[in-house]
Amino acid sequence: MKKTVRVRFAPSPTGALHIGGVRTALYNFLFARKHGGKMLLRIEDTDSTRYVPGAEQYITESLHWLGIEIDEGICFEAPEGKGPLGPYRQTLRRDIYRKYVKQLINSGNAYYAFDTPEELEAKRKEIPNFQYDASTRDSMNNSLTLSAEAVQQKISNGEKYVVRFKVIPNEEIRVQDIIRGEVVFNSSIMDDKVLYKSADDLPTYHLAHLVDDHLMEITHVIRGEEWLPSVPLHVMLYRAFGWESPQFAHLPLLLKPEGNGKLSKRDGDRLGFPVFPLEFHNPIDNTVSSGYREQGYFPEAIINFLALLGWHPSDEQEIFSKEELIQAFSLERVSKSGAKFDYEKIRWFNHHYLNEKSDEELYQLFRPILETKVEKISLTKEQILQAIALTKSRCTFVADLWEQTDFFFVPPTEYDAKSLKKHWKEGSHQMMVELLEILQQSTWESDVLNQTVMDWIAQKSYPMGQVMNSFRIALVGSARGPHIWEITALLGKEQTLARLQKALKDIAQ
RNA sequence: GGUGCUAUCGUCUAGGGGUCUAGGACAACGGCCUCUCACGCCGUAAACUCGGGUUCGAAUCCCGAUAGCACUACCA
Repeated sequence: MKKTVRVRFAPSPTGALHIGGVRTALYNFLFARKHGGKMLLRIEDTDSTRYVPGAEQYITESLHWLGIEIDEGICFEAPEGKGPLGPYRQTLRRDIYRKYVKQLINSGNAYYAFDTPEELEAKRKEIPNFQYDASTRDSMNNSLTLSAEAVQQKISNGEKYVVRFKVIPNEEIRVQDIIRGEVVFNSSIMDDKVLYKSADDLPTYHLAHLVDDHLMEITHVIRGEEWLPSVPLHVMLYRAFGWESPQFAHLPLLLKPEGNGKLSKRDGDRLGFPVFPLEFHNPIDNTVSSGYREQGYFPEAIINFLALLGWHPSDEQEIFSKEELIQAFSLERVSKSGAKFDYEKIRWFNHHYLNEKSDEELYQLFRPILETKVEKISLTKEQILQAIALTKSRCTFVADLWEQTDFFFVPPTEYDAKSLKKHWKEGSHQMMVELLEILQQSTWESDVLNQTVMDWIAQKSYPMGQVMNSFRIALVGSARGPHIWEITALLGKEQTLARLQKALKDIAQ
């Protein structure tokens, strides 16, 4: 029988969740759902020096907002974790790690090392490519070179030590990666990695994540490519424990939009787009990082965009709902090469999803923005819905609705010089005087208005562009906006005439 | 330096020996629509890193070079 798929996303609470991390979480989630498996979230907080308060809540809130659902472990709904294989926060699992480290030492796969960080640093300075491994460990200060009594003595004296993995040199380590195929390493390139740190009495990532993955019955490890070089170590550790190794899939990295290298926080600041899902206030360095949510991006847009950054189904579909993504997703179709982060495209997705929303939904999102712009909203909800329907196709963000509809709420106080120069020409004033009279006498149905005005223009042989644009400038303040009779319909007769009269007074003839 | 990974339009990608005069999307540009600005629609331009092999035939398979990236901590 096939084992139930169980995958995990295991971030460190060292700051805001990077967009690359979001994609890793997404792929894990899609894979889990696709195979009817479970998605876990585990907090890897074994680096006490880099811990940032609030980061963990930030992570769970981000995933929750994006719709990446967690079945087991730490999540938005269960901050302390849910599920039978917890705890899901590594600092709560100290005793578990101690037990397994002990097991490794007893089986001869690991050893105590007493070399201080200063001694190691000196060694690295002295010997250019120094590596703590089979070729050097015999000359170091560890339980392999010391007598059992000496080791015991040091430990009971409270001397600081780390536990290192004893790498067997010159072994060929073959790993089958779902995305990359077979990858071969020679064990001699690995150093005797520290498994247990003396500094904070906690295991390192290598030991902790592996013990947890095993205990939490993880079947597939889907993570960033930066972990590929340490896979042989992990394979050797699984062997040392006598455990079956999960399947690996190493995802390509997210690269800077321009130039080279991994996408970093600074790129976002520099190029003006967020690299974090939510705004984050870092209490350690008091910095604020902007977030996609606050900038007006929709979760659907981010998910759709991220899914296609490094993965693609075989057909030419671009727009995917979450359900469609789950349906179509497969690790085999994840590309091998890194992807530059194209922030123009995520804007396009946002525009698309904005236009898929109903006017009512957009109204709910727009209303709070509107309230910050005008003291008293002069339009009814029905009218605002109309204004939204008229202009949403031009918007990428909900906030753009204001720039597109502002003139409905606030009459123009000044008139755009460029528009005036182009359209308010010789005769405009006189034409508007005549138009005002016609409008005053007309009923207010758009087709009637249109017909009446068109007849008048034809009869007088006026240039239509000049008439309509001069009129538009009087109502809007510049040459922009929806169709003119849509504007007059929304403004109403009284307001339209008032604006036209004001323009006749304010604009020089 | 060492080890590993990667290499198709500016960007994300399709392609997996002949159907490739290389497809789609974003961006760019042009046109249409039109009272304006947009949206939309239509179109244009734009790529197989290089060199060797294998083969009747290579973007596709192999080797090498080059380039990019990652890792090389008592960080994850």
